[in-house]
Amino acid sequence: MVRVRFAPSPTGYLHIGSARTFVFNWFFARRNEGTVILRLDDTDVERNTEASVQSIFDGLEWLGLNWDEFYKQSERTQLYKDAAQKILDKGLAYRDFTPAHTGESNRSHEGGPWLFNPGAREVSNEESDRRAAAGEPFVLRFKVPRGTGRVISFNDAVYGTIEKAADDIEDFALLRSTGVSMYHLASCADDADLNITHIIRGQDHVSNTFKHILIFEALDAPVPRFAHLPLLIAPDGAKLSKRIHGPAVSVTTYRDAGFLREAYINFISLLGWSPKDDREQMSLDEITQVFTLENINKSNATVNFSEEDPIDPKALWLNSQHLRSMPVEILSNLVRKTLEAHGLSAPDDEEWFRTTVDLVRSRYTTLLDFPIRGRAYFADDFEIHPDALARLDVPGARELCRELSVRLAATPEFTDDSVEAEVRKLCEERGVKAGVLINASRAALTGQAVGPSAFALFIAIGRERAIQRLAAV
RNA sequence: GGCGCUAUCGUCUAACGGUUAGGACAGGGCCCUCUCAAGGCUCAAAUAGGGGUUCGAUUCCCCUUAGCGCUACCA
Repeated sequence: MVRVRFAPSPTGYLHIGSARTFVFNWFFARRNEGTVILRLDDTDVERNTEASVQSIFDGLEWLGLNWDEFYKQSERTQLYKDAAQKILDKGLAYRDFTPAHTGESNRSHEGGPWLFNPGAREVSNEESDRRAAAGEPFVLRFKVPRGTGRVISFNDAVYGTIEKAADDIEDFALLRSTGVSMYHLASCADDADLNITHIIRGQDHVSNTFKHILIFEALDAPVPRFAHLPLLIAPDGAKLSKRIHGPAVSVTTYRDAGFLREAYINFISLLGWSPKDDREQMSLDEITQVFTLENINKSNATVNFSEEDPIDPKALWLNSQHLRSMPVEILSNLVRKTLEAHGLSAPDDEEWFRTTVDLVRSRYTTLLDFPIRGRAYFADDFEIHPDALARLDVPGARELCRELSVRLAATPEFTDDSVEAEVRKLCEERGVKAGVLINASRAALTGQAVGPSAFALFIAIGRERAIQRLAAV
């Protein structure tokens, strides 16, 4: 039975790296009919914010991938205290009474890494108990085995065997002097308690894994299988950060840019994973069917974005692919919501709406294109794009439009064939190329210089509106 | 500094030790065409460097270089 967890800490919004970790956990669990657990790792009271919790849920809600169980570490503190006590009782941890942040002077040897505070390991149990009872503050540290030649190793599902000498691991903290659990302890105690079978997380945790194995062993808990994901980095090669890279790393930026959730998930799935064939556009089901940990890459992946454009071009392309291939009923509902969010009322005629959405979608890339570039289909107040204006400014074009308006008004027949016949006939009479009128009428009807085939467009705009708009040039 | 991980076109990536090193995005060109997309065709673009092992290395090993991660009473 597969059980995985996604464990964000609420210290910022949901960013693309976290989202990908969640998505990979989800695909793996769904592929193996397992359980997805969402756990808020909120042990750092100082840095956690309610706004952050909200923004993480906002992001997850948009992704629309469900989870089966939910926990908050702040509500499980007793579990961590018990775990800490157990480790202390087994003699695998010790109280360190050294004041916090006393820096370099505590290095065990010159030039080397900090491993433990001098003398702290040697305090006798009796003295330790006495000082603790007297209320002296301490941090509880794991007593990493030293001088034993022990090498800790694990078989990562992505990276294969990774090893590290126990002698190179510092005596990491389990409990703060406030008694609150540190990340390592809380995370492992939870993973053990929740019977997590696979820990799928960012590669920035590989070095922590050795510590975690030590904790699982101390807790007499089975060590889960690990799969570390290559990191997502910025074009400048740096780790993605809110402070440096701004909103480009936030999931909601893509949502607000009019992305389809399927396209976004598709995009981040392809960052560090591939189906190993040449498929790019894939549905959630297709990815679920072929997703394996073994197909995850080892090297970091760059998310492409710039100051001017916070969206990766490939993500945009994938979005346009999904936009044109998804069922039109589903798309029109999304378009309806988008229109409403832009102050446009959704049309009552559902059939007309779907046909129109279907007509224009192949040249749009995001949902935002519907209320913006496609405004003229859904409202009567729209701007004429400068390029469209140029089409109308072609000598004679406006007069042709007005004449076409008169002729269309003179006959009740209004089909793409009848309109086309009328247009071609008029142009022939005047000895101008049909393109002149076609382009000008597209500009008059939609305010855009570009768009669908002109005659389909007449039908989409409708007889009355077409006559009015042509007359008004 | 120490420890760990990684290295194929600009980017995302494919290639049982044997391929003209493939696909996609972005870029150039052509076709189609009432415009723009889409679609089709096409051009340019990569195995970090050096040693091995092998009949033969993108692929296995070592070194160098570069990048990233960890090295907190953050997660």
